[in-house]
Amino acid sequence: MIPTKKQLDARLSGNTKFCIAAAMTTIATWNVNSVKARLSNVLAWLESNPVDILLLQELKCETDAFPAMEFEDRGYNLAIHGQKTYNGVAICSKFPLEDVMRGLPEISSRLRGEEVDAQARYIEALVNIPNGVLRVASAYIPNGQEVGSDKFLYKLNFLDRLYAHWQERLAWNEMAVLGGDFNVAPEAIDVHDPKAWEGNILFHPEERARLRALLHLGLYDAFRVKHPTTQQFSWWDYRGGGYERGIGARIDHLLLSGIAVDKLSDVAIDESPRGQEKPSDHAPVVCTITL
DNA sequence: ATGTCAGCCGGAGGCTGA
Repeated sequence: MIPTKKQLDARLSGNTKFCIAAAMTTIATWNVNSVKARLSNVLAWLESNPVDILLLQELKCETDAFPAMEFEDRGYNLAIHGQKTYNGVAICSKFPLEDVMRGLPEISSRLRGEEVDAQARYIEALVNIPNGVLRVASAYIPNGQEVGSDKFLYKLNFLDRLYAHWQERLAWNEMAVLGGDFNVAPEAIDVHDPKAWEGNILFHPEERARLRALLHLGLYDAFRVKHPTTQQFSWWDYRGGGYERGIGARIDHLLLSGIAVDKLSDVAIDESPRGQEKPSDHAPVVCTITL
């Protein structure tokens, strides 16, 4: 049984107390839909939620245009993979980052480790957290636009590449978190109206099969592990007043390796930023790992 | 299916992607 912080504080003092407190690592994922348009929202959220690691998606800016100073001033080290106008992913970490990898390998060129994809949708790094090492990735899976379109095939191919890559990564038996906007709701409970959504993008059988395949490799959907029967969404369409009408889906996920999920103490989707002025259409998902 | 939003080009509003 993991002792509560109060119990630890009662037992410990001085520097030891600090070390134990620091062994909690909080990780969040958030599709911000333009880091520049959302800067004040994100900084305000970090003010009250000073997470250790923040995985961002949909930066919508080039790497050099990322507002790095605002994050560095708040103690974050940055690994950014941006591009003009579209996509873009980043890892913000209060702990040092190493071995940054930008982009997923193409399946056809895996042996050479070549990166051909022009879309900035994946970044991975090793984080030196207190008392250990954690691999994290920020992924922005393609939306797919319409079933049967080229973009839908690209989405399925991207999920296949993610599978192939994590099949290799999980063989390393690391503590790892693959977070991001997957643009896939895993189960019927994860959409507001499964009958209406069945067969559409975000809830198509082929996408869901690929997400399940990822889980079958040995990744665990942190939210569902801690909240087996809760319906809560992480995204609501701007169109049609989706948030006000409760029409949404849970498509943003923190997938944890077995070693990480064994240390998982808490997971929550924070809806509050979605109800504020000029929000992202996504809400952040946050988890806490205790070492 | 769509009651919205962001960025681009270019200098207004239509287009793309979500």
